[in-house]
Amino acid sequence: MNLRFDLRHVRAFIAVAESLHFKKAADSLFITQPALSRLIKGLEEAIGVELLSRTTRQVTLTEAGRLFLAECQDAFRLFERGVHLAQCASQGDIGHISVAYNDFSINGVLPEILEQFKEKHPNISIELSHMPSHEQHKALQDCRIDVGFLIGPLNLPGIETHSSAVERLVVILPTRHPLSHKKSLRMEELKDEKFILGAESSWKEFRTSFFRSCQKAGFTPNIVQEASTSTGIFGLVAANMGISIYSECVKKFKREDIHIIPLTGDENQIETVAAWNSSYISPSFAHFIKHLQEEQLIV
Amino acid sequence: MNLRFDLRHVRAFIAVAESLHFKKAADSLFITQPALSRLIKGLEEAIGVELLSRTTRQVTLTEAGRLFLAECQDAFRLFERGVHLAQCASQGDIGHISVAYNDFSINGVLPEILEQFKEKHPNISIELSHMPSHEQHKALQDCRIDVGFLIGPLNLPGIETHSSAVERLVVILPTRHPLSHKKSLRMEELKDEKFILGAESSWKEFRTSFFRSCQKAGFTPNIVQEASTSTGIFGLVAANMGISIYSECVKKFKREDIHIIPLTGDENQIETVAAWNSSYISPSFAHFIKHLQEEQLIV
DNA sequence: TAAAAATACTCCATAGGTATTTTAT
DNA sequence: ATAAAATACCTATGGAGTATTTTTA
Repeated sequence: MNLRFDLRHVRAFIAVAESLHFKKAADSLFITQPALSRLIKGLEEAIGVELLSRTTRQVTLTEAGRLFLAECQDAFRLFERGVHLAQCASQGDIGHISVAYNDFSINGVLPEILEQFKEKHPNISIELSHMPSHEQHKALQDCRIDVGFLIGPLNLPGIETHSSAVERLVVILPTRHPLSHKKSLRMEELKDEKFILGAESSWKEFRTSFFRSCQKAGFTPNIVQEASTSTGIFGLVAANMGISIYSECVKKFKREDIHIIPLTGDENQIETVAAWNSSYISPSFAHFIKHLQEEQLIV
Repeated sequence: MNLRFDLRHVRAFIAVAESLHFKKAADSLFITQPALSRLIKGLEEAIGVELLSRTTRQVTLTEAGRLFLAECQDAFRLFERGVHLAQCASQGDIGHISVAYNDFSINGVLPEILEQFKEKHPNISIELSHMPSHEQHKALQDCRIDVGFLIGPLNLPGIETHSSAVERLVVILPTRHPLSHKKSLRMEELKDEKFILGAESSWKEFRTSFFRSCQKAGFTPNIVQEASTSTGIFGLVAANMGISIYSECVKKFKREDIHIIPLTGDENQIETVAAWNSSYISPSFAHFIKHLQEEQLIV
């Protein structure tokens, strides 16, 4: 159906319906009475129905007018709500952000960050997706995600990064392993060990970082097994297939069958950064950045 | 809140939101692309929010735009519904009629009339009010009711009447009354009886009619009791206080303690008429009249 | 460089104002 | 007679068209 009238007409009709007096309604609309008469006439012609029955002495709503009025009032309310929602959304108070995480961040700082943010901005929905660091690089550049929590440091054009956490690397050993009683370990002590490592497809960045550390310690690691997931790695270690290196965030997991021992040395740390594409920052995401800054969750 | 935009703007916005292309949307609205650009700009300025983010290569809805769009579409649907309802109402298909009845009509023809009409026009609500005939006269003249079912004949200026039913008068006697075994009675046979009659305030028309019948039969009735309601009359008869005269519609009530015997004679009949003020006939009431005529419920 | 949106400028349609008429009580 | 809505007529605003510029992928 094509509505052949305008809000101007509807406003006029509502005004007359409320006062049942053309002059008073005209005054309330800040127009003259003849202009109002024409508006009502125009509306009635547009919908082909008499809405107000009027003599020079009294104006009354027809049954059609009564029914139409109710719908008009509801429609106006919807428009007002629409304006309000749009204004909220433009302030970022209503909206949506897309967050990508890697295994370290989801076991580290991220859960608390998200929980606090959700509390502060309940009307911003958060879409979470697991993504290894190197996939996040592409997603950030394509603006498929608002922010990524991934392994740093990172230097990509157009991508802004802030350090979120620096965690020590730890050695994961089976309980029966000869080194498992140590308080701490140096990388050099591991040169003859068999290593279990995350697979290239999902752990590219971590492997690069790990190989660099080994190189500094003067050896090339002997990789005997690969696993695609963190729990896979832990399982293989527990099965005595070898040892592994992980971030200290793993300490949250209590397992009887593995020991976790920190690696000493300034270089044996892994940084988690928050990264986003600076070319487009949605209002809702701006709130997220503000949250990170205010709560000093990034440096 | 004062909406500083018009349906023109909303129509334009919905069109662009649907095609995400200004030129195509402009074509669909039968306006030019610059005009459309200005409409969207005007709308955005009116609500102070960017609804569409546009480069020369692509147009997308902002979060604010998405939210606003949904409300606008709903609002449009309400307007369309409003127009539809108003048009139905103007045809009388939606509406309201006010019907007055007296005791005879509500126990006679009226229930079936109303039931059939309700089925044919489910969206016309019927307001029923009990009103003695002489009150209906005033209500009809003041247009407080659309139609009255009352005692005829009737001759009031501006009031149109049609005969709805002609019913024989009956005598109501207590079971033990000496005349209660008769198959029929003539008015003359009742000249020495004690009569129970409806009170003047509610039974004015019927009393007038009754006194005229008695006069024709050559006697003045001996009124020993008055009752204001039909059930009151029946009760007093059953209590052996006297006899009464009623319309034959009373035959519907089966009571052990009273006998109902028809009165012979052409003049001992009572007419029920449907009457309405011809100066204003609402669309819904026009349907009611049409129903009465089509179903031959009035002559 | 090409496609698409924004801007500049012009014109006319029409919304609204003023003056007056009509109508109903 | 009077209050109130409708009508007649006029003016000016602003909405829409044409031509052009700007923008970005």
